[in-house]
Amino acid sequence: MDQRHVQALKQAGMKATPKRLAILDMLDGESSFASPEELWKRLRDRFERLGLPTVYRNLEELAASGVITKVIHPNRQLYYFFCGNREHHHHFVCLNCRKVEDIPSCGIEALEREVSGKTGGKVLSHILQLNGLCGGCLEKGENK
Amino acid sequence: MDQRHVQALKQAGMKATPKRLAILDMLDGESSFASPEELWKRLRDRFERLGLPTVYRNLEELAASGVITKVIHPNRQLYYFFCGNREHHHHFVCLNCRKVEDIPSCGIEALEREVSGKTGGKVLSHILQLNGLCGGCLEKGENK
DNA sequence: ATTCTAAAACGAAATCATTTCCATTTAGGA
DNA sequence: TCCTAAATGGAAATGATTTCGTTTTAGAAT
Repeated sequence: MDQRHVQALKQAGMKATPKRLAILDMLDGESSFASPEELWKRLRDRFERLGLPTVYRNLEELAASGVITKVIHPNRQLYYFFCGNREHHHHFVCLNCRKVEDIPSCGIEALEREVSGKTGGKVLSHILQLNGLCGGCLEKGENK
Repeated sequence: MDQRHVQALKQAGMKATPKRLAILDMLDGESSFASPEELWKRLRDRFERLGLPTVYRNLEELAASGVITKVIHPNRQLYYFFCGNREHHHHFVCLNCRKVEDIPSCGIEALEREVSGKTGGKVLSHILQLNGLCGGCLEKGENK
């Protein structure tokens, strides 16, 4: 039982249930970037009973309280991952192994200036995600 | 019948059917940014019979051949819009009136350098969308 | 103008990710 | 140990999107 995760849940005002911790462990470990169904399939063996709605619910709650991060993939499915970085940043996702790297700067300030100069508008939110192949997968030639 | 649109369809190797043209007209006019269902509802009156699957199919085909552009909204629904700009660029979408502005630069080159320097990885694609309020809506105080 | 054929459209039904509902179980403070 | 709000199960609902087999149509060829 990873105390860091218990701690994170406490801070978020959520009970540290075994299933929640298992989900966090999964996201903080091997399955760093996964869809609700993928996580469910991988966790089913560990629990006699584990409903898919529970996984959805927990992922959504964890994302809402900022413990994990949610992204919308181009295929329109939801994916979640654990990310301890509390600063504003974005992510580079390896299309092969799904490893996620933080991208601290996003140059959004320049774009905001461009928008306000061009249309007088105001940027309230933005979506930025980089997809590609990480160094490891490039070396191995794994271009799945 | 807008000849520009007929032309665009021809170039894409698609037949210029009345329904397709109506969809394009809609996207190039009043409903510049709309979901499949919204377009369907607005076009139903003009045609005795118009199936929702037809709207979906056409939007997908038009997007595939680059005549229109598809984006995933934060609410996870699909939206499409007409965009004549053939250069690489991104979009600023007004959350109130849904007007779409092109953002020619996206600063992706700097981020690509960052990724390759940090992890040795390679960026293959990226998603960037700015959401906010356009100048007009800001003035009118329409912060729906 | 008529014929012909591949492309387009129909609409009902299927699909499939996600959510809801409500009865049951459980974490963790009292 | 008890208690209560929070968490979970599982079946069923939801709702966007797609599939299927059939019918219609655009537009090239005659």
